[in-house]
Amino acid sequence: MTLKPKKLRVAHAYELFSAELEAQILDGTLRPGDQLPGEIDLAESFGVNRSTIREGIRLLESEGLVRRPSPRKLVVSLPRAKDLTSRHTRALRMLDVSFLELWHVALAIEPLSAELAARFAGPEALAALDDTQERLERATEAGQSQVAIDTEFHDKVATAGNNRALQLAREPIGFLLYSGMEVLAPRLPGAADRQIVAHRAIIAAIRAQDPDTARTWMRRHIEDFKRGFELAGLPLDAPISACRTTGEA
Amino acid sequence: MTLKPKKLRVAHAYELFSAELEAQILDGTLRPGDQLPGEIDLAESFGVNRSTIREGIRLLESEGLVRRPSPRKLVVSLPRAKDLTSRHTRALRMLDVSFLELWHVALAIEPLSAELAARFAGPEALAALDDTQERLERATEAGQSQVAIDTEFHDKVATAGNNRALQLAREPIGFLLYSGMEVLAPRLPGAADRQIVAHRAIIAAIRAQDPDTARTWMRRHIEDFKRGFELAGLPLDAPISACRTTGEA
DNA sequence: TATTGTCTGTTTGTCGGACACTAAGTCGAT
DNA sequence: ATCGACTTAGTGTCCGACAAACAGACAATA
Repeated sequence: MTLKPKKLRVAHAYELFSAELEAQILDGTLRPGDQLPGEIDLAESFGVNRSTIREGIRLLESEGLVRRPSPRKLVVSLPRAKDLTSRHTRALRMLDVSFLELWHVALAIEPLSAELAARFAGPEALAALDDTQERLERATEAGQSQVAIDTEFHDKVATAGNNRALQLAREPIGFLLYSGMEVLAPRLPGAADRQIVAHRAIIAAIRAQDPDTARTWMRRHIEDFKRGFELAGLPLDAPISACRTTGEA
Repeated sequence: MTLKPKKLRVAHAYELFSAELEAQILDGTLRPGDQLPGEIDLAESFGVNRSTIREGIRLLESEGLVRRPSPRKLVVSLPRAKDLTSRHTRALRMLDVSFLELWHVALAIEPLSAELAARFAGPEALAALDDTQERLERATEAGQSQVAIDTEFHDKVATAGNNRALQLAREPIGFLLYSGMEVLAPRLPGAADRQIVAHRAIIAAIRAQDPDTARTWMRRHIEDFKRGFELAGLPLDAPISACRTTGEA
């Protein structure tokens, strides 16, 4: 008979502790907002040393399942979008994902984002978009970098659509893809203006609650981005991180 | 003047350590595969206690930046897709994301996945798809649950497209969405057969390197899924996790 | 009375040291 | 050279300790 190699991991105490706590959070025994006992109490009730508890807490903390609002309080919490997406972004960068890979996904997802925004955006979301747009135009006039504001615009559009699955999925892709503006803008003078026109049209369509127009403009906007990259002679297949010389905050 | 509230976090030693190591990994000073010194050496070279180093290692480990291939070795590594997506999945579930939210994203992304598969799939990917399909049909005949295999099929299609950004973005959505089959199948007897037909057509289009057909079939397949949900009288707006009564492995 | 300063017990972050267990390398025997 | 027992080193866990910071109570001041 063939013996299938089963890699068995020894369960360490700190992993058991964090797994147990995670299970209790997932099945609802512990709810977001609940406060956990102090480390000494935890150590006692789980029958392990405080150091062990601490290592377990580090895991849960890193997964966003618990958080310290103040140094003395340890509460159960929902993972924050930013924690998830920043990890995701880092992974994509480390994997040397290419412009084209990101662009393909963006072309599929950003038009949906605009469409949903046109269907579901409330007044606050619209105001946020206006604000972003105004800052984008001012920054462009002043010759400042638009990358951060551009990224923010697309994030805000996604937020306006009220679809959290979409927001989580697109954030890292948008962040990395639009960071390509950093290298594109100096090489293609017209790009910034085209960007402003597109954003204006998208906001107008969202305000008019016109999903089709919003979707179409967003699609063109994304297609245009690739065209700009090609015109500027930038490589579509190269890792996106290779295009960037400056780090972000 | 208004005083903008700036929340200042005290930097803890274990965070500083993990941040420092992370920075060295990101800027290439440490490369995936590199082996790190032992905890005692690390503690010495960073001028902190071993316990502090351990807590920092827990963070990095949890983020997938370092790994222990054997209990004695600590190596720098690329974050694994599974770590990222499982977190993502858990977050979506905890957020009580609705069927409709997931479905919207799937409708945008799965056709792209099929299209890319038709353009870039190699022979191994096709073989993997065939294998999955065979197991799906056998499981259906035997009356077993198709959920896991259905999810696997869509994953394999995405894998075949060779786009890692796409794979990372869609995995959690697919996992949660297709888990809806669990409740759908018993209520809609024809669903399983329609699924098999669609999967067959998608595989055929991928094999024929016909992106348009692949995309169209996938689109229909996803649209069909929602129709099934409606026919079965299942709520589209309810949290997806509420539909599931059984836990998965 | 409301604000500010002081005090006190508690908890975290960090430290140093300790030990069992085991993976890895060393060395000798066949 | 291959196999085995032996030695070594490193992780996982525990213990005990302490400074710093916090939360809350309390007193002082306007």
